[in-house]
Amino acid sequence: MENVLIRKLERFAPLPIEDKRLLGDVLTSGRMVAARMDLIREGEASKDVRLILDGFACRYKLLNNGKRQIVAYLLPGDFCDLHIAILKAMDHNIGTLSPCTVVDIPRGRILEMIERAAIMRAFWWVNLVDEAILREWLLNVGQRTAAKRTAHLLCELIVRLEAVDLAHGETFKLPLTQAEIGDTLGFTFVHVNRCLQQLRDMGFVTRTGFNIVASRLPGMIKFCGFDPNYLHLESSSHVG
Amino acid sequence: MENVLIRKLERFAPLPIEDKRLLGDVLTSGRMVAARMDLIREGEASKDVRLILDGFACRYKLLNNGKRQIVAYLLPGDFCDLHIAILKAMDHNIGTLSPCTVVDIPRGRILEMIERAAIMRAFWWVNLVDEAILREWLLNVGQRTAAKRTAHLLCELIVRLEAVDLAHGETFKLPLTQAEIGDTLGFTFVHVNRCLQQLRDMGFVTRTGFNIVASRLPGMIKFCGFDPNYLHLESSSHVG
DNA sequence: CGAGACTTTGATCCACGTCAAAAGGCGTGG
DNA sequence: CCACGCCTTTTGACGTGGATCAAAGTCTCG
Repeated sequence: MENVLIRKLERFAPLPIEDKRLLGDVLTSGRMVAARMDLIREGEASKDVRLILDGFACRYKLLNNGKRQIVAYLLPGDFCDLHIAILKAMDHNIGTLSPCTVVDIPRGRILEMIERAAIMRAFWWVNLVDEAILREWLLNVGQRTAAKRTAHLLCELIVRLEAVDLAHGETFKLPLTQAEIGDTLGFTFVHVNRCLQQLRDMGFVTRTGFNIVASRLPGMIKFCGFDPNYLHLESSSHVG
Repeated sequence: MENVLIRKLERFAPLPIEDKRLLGDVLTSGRMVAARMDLIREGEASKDVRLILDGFACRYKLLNNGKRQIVAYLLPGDFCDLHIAILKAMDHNIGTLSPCTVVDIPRGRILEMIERAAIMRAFWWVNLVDEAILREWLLNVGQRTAAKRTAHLLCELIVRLEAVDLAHGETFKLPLTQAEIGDTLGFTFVHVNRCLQQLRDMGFVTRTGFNIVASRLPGMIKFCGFDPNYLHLESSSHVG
């Protein structure tokens, strides 16, 4: 009955046992999706709500000149499109970055779940955290210089990956190409490359393939002014 | 009993009469706040939830070097910090741009209100729309060129101001300095000035003081690729 | 071993920032 | 009603961070 979703929601507040049963039933085994596939496209109004069980996905928006902005990363336990319980059409796309395992939850089950007050509040909390991350990203892209911007993203990912047991100490897997990091930060991949070099020269990170080692994490945190408060992960950061 | 909040929430779905009564009671006359004052600061955990009755406010975040990013505009009917019903501490600041009328709603009243399913869903919807706007802003700042970025912001503001009866046709008041527009778009005020000139030269907007006239709005919309879908204002864009 | 995708490096360009100063508003007080 | 001071806008000259273009190097996987 314990699963990645329940574990996530209970970071906000403990759930009644019947609610946990409901949430437990909903996560079937899921289906495999290859890397770099779209799960949902802008304008669609899917009947199901998708949830990432395993792997790395993202929300992104496109300009008609082909430029792309990644506006969120989705990690295991994250909903792709809970919105459609409320909003009719997607205003952005969702695509996998690494191979993913995805569950499709019928809209009916979602509507059942949000009948229960505790689940509704937990879903709302999920939403508020997503929004807080977006605000920080906007600050990052709008105001921080290149190297700090890159460092800040890495700091956030380390913390979020740790929260889902995908980072151990200073080592973790980040299945992103430099082009994808660029689409996140508003840079070209060439410039991402130079920023990562700079961070390496400062002794903060080394990257071999998709493996990242962030030695001197405290140094990098200080360098870019990272403050994890906006992730609202501490159980102290919510009220019953 | 009709007020700016009810009108806003009913853009999502009609509310039961008792819910409207509840929402009607909550908006007292409000207090005046001068322009450029902070309503709440990052880290605070206020007991009240604030709502803008009249005027123009914003959410913003600061870097320790003093750089500022405005991450949202708050118009009449918008909550400043509904979050604190769920999250303990503010992760950003809220400040007025023009003189504002603000109501303080005790947290208890908010908790009462979210007991009611229809109100809870409406609040959630408000939240989802805020998030959708943030995504579009991130795309704007991350990927659009200067003139288009500026034009896109103006298009959004026209639509949003129209929705609260603060724009009439192509004319409206925008109580923002060019420095504030710069803090929104990630530019210096000097560059905002040049962008506005460019838009004027293209015949899209003229600005005298805080008054803006957007003649040839369709042209500007086409120029910057503005698509209002992300604002989820159409009643067609939600499901019951 | 070869092909395609990703990374790295270098040279050059340009959008936007920085700095500085002039020119308008606009409210206040004389 | 004018004069002063402050804030905002406008303009110009110049500097620079990051984009662009191009080519070489590396990795991966069939």
